[in-house]
Amino acid sequence: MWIQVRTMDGKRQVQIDGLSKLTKIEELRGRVEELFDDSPPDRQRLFYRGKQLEDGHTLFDYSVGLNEIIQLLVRPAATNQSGGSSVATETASDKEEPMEELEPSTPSDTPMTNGDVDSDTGLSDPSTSGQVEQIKGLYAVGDLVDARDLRIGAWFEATILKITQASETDDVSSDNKDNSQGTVESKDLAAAATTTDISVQGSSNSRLNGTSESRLSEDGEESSTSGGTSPAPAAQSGKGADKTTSQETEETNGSADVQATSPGKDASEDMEVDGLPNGASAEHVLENGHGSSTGAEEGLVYHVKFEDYEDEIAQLRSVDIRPRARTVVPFDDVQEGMLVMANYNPDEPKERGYWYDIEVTAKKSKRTNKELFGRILLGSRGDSIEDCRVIFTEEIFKIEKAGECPNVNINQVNGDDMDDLRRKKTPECMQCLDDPNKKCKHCNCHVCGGKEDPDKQLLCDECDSAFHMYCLTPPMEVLPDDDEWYCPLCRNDTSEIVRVGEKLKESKKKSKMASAKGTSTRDWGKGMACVGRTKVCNLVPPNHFGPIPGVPVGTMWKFRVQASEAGVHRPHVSGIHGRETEGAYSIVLSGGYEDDKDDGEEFLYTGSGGRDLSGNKRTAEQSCDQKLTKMNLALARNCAAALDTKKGADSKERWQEGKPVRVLRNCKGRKHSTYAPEEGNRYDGIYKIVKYWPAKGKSGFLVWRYKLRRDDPEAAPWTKEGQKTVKKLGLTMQYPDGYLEAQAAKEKEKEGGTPAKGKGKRKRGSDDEGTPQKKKGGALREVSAEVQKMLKEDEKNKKLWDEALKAAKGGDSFLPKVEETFLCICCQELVFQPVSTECGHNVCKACLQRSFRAEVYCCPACRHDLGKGYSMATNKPLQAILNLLFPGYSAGR
DNA sequence: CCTCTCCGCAGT
DNA sequence: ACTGCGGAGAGG
Repeated sequence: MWIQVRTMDGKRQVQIDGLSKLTKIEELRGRVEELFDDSPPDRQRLFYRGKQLEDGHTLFDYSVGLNEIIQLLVRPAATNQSGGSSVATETASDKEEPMEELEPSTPSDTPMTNGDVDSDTGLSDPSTSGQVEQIKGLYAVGDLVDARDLRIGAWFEATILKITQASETDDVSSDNKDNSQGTVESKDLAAAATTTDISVQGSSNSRLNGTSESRLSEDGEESSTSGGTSPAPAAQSGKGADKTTSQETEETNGSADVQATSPGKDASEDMEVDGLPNGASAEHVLENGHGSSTGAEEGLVYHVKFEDYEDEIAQLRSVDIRPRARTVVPFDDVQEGMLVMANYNPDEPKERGYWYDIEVTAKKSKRTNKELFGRILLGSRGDSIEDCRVIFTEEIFKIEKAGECPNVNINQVNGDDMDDLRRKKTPECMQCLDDPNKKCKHCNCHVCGGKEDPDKQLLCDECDSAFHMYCLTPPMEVLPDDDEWYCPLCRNDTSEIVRVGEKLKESKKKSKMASAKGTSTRDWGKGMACVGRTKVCNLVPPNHFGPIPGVPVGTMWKFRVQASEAGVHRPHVSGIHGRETEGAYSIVLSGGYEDDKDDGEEFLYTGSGGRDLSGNKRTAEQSCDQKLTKMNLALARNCAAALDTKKGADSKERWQEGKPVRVLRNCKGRKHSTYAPEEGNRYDGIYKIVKYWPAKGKSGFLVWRYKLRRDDPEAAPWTKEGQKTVKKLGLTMQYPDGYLEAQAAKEKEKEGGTPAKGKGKRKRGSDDEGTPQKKKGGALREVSAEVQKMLKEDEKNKKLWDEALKAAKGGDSFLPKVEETFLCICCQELVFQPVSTECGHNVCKACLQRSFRAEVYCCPACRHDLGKGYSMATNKPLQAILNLLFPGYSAGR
């Protein structure tokens, strides 16, 4: 086996050959030391998939596969050799650095982003933007209000943290990051907030399910000292320390690129506030507010904290704030034309949603249910949704007008009363609908379902499930010291290596394997028999009948696994690929059954089974009758004749109507067939099943035989014409990446460094190391006019398509480039039902939904905040293109 | 050179 | 959970 070792900066990459799966990490270090300057093993830090490789383990333990990349970081030589203390610092750095360095975007990677984010807050210089000490407006700091989330237009319960005077040039945005630093009020309130019950309800993301001061304290301090309350996924602006430096970056960076990289949401909201409000709600405030104060009001910026959102502070104008709703309007009192607040869910009108303003247009009252119809008003721009049906008619609220009712201040109420003041909202848990009396393993302890002792419920950092400390086996006595905690379920699957320096967690599957049981001393992993795939064919679904686009007849691969990667014949070992219910897609002729007759255009094939494979064998003598099931049945289904599992069937003159089978010939077939290739495996085209029947094999047991006949417009490789096309397309034996290099290194090793003059096992003397490798056949380099036209329709990805087209012109193949470009960062497959984000990334809708369900509302690729109410529209033009280029790739998703 | 032995991977 | 026309290394 060989792997690639690359320095962290990507400047140097070297292939290391001759490894096996059981190669120990310390052994690898030795090899690395030979190849990289000044890299003694004790200063090497090796990373693979976010894990630091530790001595004592094997490559297999870390699941390092063929030709995969391990990253190398060489620790600088210790400057002070004062024994004990230097050891201590080293271990400390070991603990923290690796994860930081492997963050997709480290602080040092993204100075631009940091600068932009900060400038987006609009308050470029906090000290001059006038903190309002005396309350001149309609609200005071600490007032409980309803505030509009500008992104979705609904009203949420919020608290005013701070009021500032907007300077003339200031834009008000509802950016999450309130960057104006350290005003007295905001600090006090932030502190107050974390100790009252209100904020706890909102902070479901903290480690503990309920009150969480003890464990939160570090984080809490961090965010309050930096004055910012950044959202949980911290990649963008992250740790408190970054914040202080970001000021500098902003200055040096200027604002040249703000437009291009700043989150689009903010831009649009700026506009919204700038272009003075003319919507219904604005009108409402203006008309009812005290004339004198509205003028002053306009200059005020309210910094509010939404109670439902964690750590999110919005800066709003007075039009988007009003006293907390408190008056329920009885359904009978509601009249047409009234403006009230009601609960509505635009996506699922039959479910509970958010609180919107609604202009009532009609009432319907039956004996059992009462309904309200009207227009939902979404905000100051005057957007609205017509003809909405409100079903929560018991909960219609009067819209409170500032100045006409007393404001409730946070300092006047205690925790218990707060609960009464809260409106019902969408249940957090759709399983139990937040019923406190119901046990729910979904939103509460995953073991017992109990909702008690929220402060003893640990949240898993992977799946977000909660676990009572005492429900764990074994019960946990004290809170874990780590920043992260994984529940038993996730720990098994995803983090076999829990922490640097910790023992590997035994994986169940691996521990069952023979090589791990210690009963065998056999080394393995040096060859291609058991390697995993390095790529998966996404061009067509696994159950695709017929040729694979871009793979011409005559294509050759050294190993079966490559044919699998190409999608031509997917199973590693099995000779037939098919499904019992559908038919067979491909077969390999490998000479395993000696009574198979091969005449090229026609051949006989034998089914599988009937062998005793006990003792972990892969082949054996025929020892019992074969049955027409599984792959044998699949192959029979390709035949254009009624299925007969007893006597077989014959398609006769209709043979061409059967389902196509891709046929590969393996060099091992040379024993009995002159049509088999000299080396490796060759794709010979499409065949059909003419007939199939049960027969007595040479062993005396019953086998199923199949007669196949070629039916492919492409010439067979053994014909003159076929050889011409092989030459024309420049089809040569394909080897796995790095294979030839590894072989050459092996030869060298054997001969002790002397140049290879012994003929050894040279096959076709001509092609050797001197000639550079020819470029692969370019069947997919050209992009048809039809496709090009479709590309134009995908406006959101114009830039990406331009790049892909450029690559195609530059000589690279188009399709692989497209595959790479539109790989979903979450599932690592071609994006399915793609959502094209405003930050220019493409993600599967399902993947994004999964992220939102985990309450992570940002772009998985760049962490750009999309907002809780982000509407995930499928990019239909893109979907159409991908469906065309990769027919049926979405099958089974 | 051949034959035997062995076991991970990917497919149903 | 079960299956299988791989491919390398050891032994003859």
